[in-house]
Amino acid sequence: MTRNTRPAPNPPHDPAELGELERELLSIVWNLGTATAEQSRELLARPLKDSTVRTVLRRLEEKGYLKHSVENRTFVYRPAESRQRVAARAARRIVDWFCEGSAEALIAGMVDSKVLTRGELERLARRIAEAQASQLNPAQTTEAPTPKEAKR
Amino acid sequence: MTRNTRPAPNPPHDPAELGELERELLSIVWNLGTATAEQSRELLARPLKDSTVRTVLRRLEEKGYLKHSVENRTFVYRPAESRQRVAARAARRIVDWFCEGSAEALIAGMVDSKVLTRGELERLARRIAEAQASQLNPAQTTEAPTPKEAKR
DNA sequence: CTTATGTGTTACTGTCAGTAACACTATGAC
DNA sequence: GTCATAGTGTTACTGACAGTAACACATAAG
Repeated sequence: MTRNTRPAPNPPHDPAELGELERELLSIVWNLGTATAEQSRELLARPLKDSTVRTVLRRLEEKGYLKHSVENRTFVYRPAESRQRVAARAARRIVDWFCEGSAEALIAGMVDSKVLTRGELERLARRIAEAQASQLNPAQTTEAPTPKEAKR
Repeated sequence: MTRNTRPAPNPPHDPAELGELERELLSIVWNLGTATAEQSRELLARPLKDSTVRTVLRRLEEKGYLKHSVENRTFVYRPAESRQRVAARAARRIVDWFCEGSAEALIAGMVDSKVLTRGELERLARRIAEAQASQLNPAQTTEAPTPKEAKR
């Protein structure tokens, strides 16, 4: 199989520093699971030149979010990291920046600010506790049931 | 009392877009509770000109993170928003960007990525549930017991 | 051979944080 | 009254980086 992926880079990039278009494209690839520049371009709200899209996809790869392989001389991009991992990395930064390292403080703040309801939090805690109990082996506790679907 | 605060601005600023120095200074003001430009400057790791510090503090005020009053012709800055609220806003962005709006997904991802342990999550859920039970009136559920202290 | 289709390379532009200089003002010391 | 000090207001340069794209090059297909 064509594993031509450009060398994945440096230290993990901070997701908070992604631009809007970068996020949009990343999201598209996450949704599709696999995408060419052209496919991605078609799913964008704004009409952009294909060279634009390709540039951004390349940058996303340089930053470590995507990898690509070549399928009949066409770049096929796919996520290098799951949404959740990226989200967790971003959350980690927030915790470091604004919560003095305490993830609990962040979540408490989310509850206070109604970003998260108590109910959701409890439900989540229960769900995770159960998952922990039923299988102490790493059969991933989560992952949304949404397998694939183009957003918008 | 001198309430000369410059008009608080526009739509809430995205904390993810704060620069490093901005974050450092904001953190200093949070830690001190109240701070002049000079005080802040002294607490910075790097030696910076006071005009630099003042510029950044002013920008932080423009962005809505700080407000100031004038005390004997000196600007005294103080937080316009608590750490937790800002953190929660930042988390909200992450949820919107990477978790399709589901805060639960974010937290689940944090647990999977070890940003947060199951134990912490449970402890937190219990603590919040208790707080909810004991007082349904808004006597703020959280807030770290750290009252005040200069960091580093 | 020519045409699509897709890649590689290069670059302009605007925005913004980091950084600071400089001019101005009022207050306290003499 | 003048002068120095401490603080503010204003303005600006710089580098980094995202958004955006043009253009040149290669190759499979007809």
